[in-house]
Amino acid sequence: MAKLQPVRGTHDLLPDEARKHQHVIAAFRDLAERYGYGQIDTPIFEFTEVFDRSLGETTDVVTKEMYTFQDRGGDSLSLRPEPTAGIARAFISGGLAQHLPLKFYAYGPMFRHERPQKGRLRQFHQLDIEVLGVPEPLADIEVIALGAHLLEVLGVRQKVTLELNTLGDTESRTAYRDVLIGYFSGHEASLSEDSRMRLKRNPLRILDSKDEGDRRIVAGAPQMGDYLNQVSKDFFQKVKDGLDALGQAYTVNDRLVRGFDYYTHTAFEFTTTLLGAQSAVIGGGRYDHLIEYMGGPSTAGIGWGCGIERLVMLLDEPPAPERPVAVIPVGADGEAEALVLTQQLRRAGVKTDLAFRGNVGKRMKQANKVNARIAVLVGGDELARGVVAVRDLDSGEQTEVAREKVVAQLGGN
RNA sequence: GUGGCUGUAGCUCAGUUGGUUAGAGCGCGGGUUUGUGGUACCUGAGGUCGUGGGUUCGAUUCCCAUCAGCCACCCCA
Repeated sequence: MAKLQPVRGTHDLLPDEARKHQHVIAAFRDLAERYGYGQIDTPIFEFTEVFDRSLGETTDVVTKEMYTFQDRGGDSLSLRPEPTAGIARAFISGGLAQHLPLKFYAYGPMFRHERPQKGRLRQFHQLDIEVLGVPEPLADIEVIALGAHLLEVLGVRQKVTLELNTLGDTESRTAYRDVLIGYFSGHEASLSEDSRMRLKRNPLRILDSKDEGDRRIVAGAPQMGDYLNQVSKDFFQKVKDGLDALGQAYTVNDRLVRGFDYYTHTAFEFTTTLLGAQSAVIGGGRYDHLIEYMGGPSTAGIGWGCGIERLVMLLDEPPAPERPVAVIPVGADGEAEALVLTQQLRRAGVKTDLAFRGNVGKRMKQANKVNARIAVLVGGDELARGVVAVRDLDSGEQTEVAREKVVAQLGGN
């Protein structure tokens, strides 16, 4: 530690930035509660196995992006790279299956050892929504609607588009996957190095390759739509119908895929073109086999995650903080009385600032700096007469108010 | 993890074709006004020119490494 600098890819949230984060979180909490979701808060670290099993041992996130360490007892633990695995684990270990259906919301820091870029940090924050035990498409629709609603409330809805796809059920998906492997294997020599790797690990991912050569091959690839069975088609149709009924616009993007086998049916992302390569603001999907895959009872699930930092970057200025009243002592006797008045105002619910030092001029400047709306000058001959000076800092208008009436008068504002 | 661009005061940036004391604006401190702010004027503080090493009589300037940010890939939130 040659220099006192933050660890790469981490960031201090100073008050201005923290305020934006809290603005997002407050909106999220409010909406989630309104939709009937309850907060769940799981630990930021788990046994490494929890993530290995849920995300798959061959995925990038698990193989090279996790912060994994041995604790003093010799257990392998990992900082959570995403929220769903921990919630699924809590569901299983807490025996929550008897309370289905469950609707959860969560938020907090996540950790991935990636190369940082704008909108991509090593410690970042996510909002998360999960619905467990609801195999019906109505849950998909609700969860997407909640995401759209959040974006709308935050005033960024127009900066983002909804992309939608289906991966089908296990049968459809397996069939398609086999066909795809067959097709791409026939073109293996022409595929990019990355995609040859994907062919082994995650063939669906080749579909959204950005490599030009890959794209030519992908253009001739079999379509997911042709391999969906009736159940899968019906499910997707119901999701689309529901979104249509809500007037929720979307684009079907058949390149939008998910990596793991437990994913089924709906996959969606709210994307933007304003954040460079980091286009996904909200990403989610249905994971009907995750809980089972992790060793729990077969339980349907759907949810999404949303990057707070990315959302904040799309945000216009959030509402300014409330402007305080500045109490300004005049003289030594004024200071004692100013302290008392300050606390009285605070107890009455008035945001109040009392500068710690300086003469009247200094503290008036300080009042300006904290953007006070009113200055109350306490002390001197006014105090002897039982009054204080109340000055409107915008208009410069100053009046005298009886000391015992100040709190009532300012409390009304 | 791969390739590339960048790194000078708290912030935004100028500058040094290698050579004595590195500049501006904003911000910050003090003052004009020891009982009245926001404007104006005066004034002050603040930089081992990201860090380490090399070349050189001499490096902030050239070279290498390293750290960090950014861009693309990758991955995704």
